Amino acid sequence: MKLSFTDYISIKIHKTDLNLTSYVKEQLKEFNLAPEQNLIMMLLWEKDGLEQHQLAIHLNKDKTNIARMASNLEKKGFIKRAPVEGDRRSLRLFLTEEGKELGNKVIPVAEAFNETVCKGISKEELLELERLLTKMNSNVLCARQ
Amino acid sequence: MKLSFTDYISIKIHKTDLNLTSYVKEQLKEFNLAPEQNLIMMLLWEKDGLEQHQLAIHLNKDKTNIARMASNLEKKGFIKRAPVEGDRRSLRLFLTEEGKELGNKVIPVAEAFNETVCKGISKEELLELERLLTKMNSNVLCARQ
DNA sequence: ATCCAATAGTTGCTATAACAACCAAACTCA
DNA sequence: TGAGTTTGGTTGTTATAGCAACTATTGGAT
Repeated sequence: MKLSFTDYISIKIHKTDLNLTSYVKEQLKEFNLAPEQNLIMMLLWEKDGLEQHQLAIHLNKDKTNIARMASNLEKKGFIKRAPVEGDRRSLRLFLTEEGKELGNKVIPVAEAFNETVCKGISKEELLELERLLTKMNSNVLCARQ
Repeated sequence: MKLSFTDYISIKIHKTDLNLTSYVKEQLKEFNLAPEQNLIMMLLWEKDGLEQHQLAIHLNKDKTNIARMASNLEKKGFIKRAPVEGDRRSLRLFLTEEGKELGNKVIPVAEAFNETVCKGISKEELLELERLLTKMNSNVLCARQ
């Protein structure tokens, strides 16, 4: 077959992801929020009081990452962790007042970012892009059983 | 606007990238090669003797990462670093015999991986995907000036 | 009731990723 | 030619990312 470096679609996806993430990082810097920490906050702004393992599922991430990011967010004062009544293993994440206020400032920035990324791309094209990404994900999932 | 978490295209791209990278990592484990180390090797298998700063440009990565990954690849015995004649600042990366042999084993795995990812996706769809990713990249580039 | 498995979280380790600060070499230009 | 800038690389720090191994708790099965 002899593919060249530039032929691998996964490499293009990877580069795009790095590029977008780097821009997000820049945009969020003034809020003392890292990109992945922001993903946790986005979920909490939608639904407060999620448990760590629920976040791990939503974000497709290892529970160790969630634990450490949650710990960092707690240190920054944006969330509080509280044990779940009825299951002493679980921890629930709650927004602090500061965390709630942060949402009012960050969400508009996130939406503006999404606008920027999608500039000049139609709704149909966006759906097609999502469809292809989903297809690739399921292809890999399949191959791994 | 009120976007939901699942509406952000950047998050979908990010998740896809993580998923693909995680599969690559699994596939490369037996060769003692991490995914990003493999990208450097792929470039060297195409063109031996590249300099570190050239790799940084090809991979859109900070030079610090390249330096550390190159150092790791050297420790593993896959490459040797040699100063460039005529410019004592630069380092050139050369494949060792072991590194060259590794290519014969890894390249087929990489191509099979690409096949898996693109299964059921037509050439036209792939081109469209690339076009949209490129568009998003230039959108962000534009916004950052 | 008790053993066993599954679940939730943490700690330790390795590998990206980028920024800041730094050194040395090379270049520029007045 | 000599000062200031640019370039190539390294080290230190912070933030992901996932695996292995561990503790504690819960649930299940006999």
